[in-house]
Amino acid sequence: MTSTNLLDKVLALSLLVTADMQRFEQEHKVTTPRIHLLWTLGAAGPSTQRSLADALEVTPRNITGLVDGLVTSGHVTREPHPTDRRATHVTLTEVGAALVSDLRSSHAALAAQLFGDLDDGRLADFGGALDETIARFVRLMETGS
Amino acid sequence: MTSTNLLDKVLALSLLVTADMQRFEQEHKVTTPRIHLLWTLGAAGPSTQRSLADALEVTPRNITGLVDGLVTSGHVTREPHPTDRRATHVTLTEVGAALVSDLRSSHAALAAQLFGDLDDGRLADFGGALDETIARFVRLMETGS
DNA sequence: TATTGTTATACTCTATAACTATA
DNA sequence: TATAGTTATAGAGTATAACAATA
Repeated sequence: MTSTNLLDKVLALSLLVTADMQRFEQEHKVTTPRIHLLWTLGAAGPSTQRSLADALEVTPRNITGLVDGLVTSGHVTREPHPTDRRATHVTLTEVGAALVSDLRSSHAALAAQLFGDLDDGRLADFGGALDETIARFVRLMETGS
Repeated sequence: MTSTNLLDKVLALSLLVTADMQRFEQEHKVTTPRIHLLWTLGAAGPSTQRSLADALEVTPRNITGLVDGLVTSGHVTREPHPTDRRATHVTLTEVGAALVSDLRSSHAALAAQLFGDLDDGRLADFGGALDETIARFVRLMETGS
């Protein structure tokens, strides 16, 4: 067992997580960037496109396109901003809110299926290993080593 | 520490891994799908576009586009297939082979920076935790539970 | 002057369908 | 008849730059 083996395991796990996300997206016929926008909206409430651009780290132009698509699919609406007539309030519809709710349930169900049978000690062991790996990654990416 | 907390940690780690990949791609001005193709080519040697389509799980049409881009950027060439005149042998150039080699080095360097200081016991602990998480994921995705 | 969001333009990834050349 | 790869067409995500309306 080498450090490279360990990194390969991390990558393998990352691929599995991604694959599981894609399953949800295909079932609900929504793309990854749009899910990301809906999720952000679910956490923050009605938001300007500018604030969504900052949150998703994409350009405002890109948000225009994502919101266009989500308006067409019935997940969000553009409402007038209460105080700033330049801005719009992107708002979840019932359909959009239901999808976010589904996403939360699905996440909790996956967690229960994966780890629900573990006792507290095992949970703590796994969590500790992941915490330390995450901390190492963050340190490396922030400081360069 | 709940099962949902643990899944959140897995997701957080997955995001960090992805972010690190993107750093490499931006440095080398190559996109994720093209890196994937180059990596496959590095492992398999000169390949037909058909076999690349199977390996990357995309359509043959898509491979045409990726190879077009990589020919333009000088990372691969299209060579005649030795025995089948319908097919082409996509082949790494020196530049392409150097990039794959960089990717391997970068991967090993990241592993060393992240985990190089761990003793065998810690490596085994981390690996065991990841192995079990991976095994649970795989079982879940294959059998539905 | 600065900010919000849009139109204009362009590139990449992705897909399906129809077609050519070859097997 | 089947296979390898292309052209044709389309949609989604991404970016920069120029612009209109509003602050």
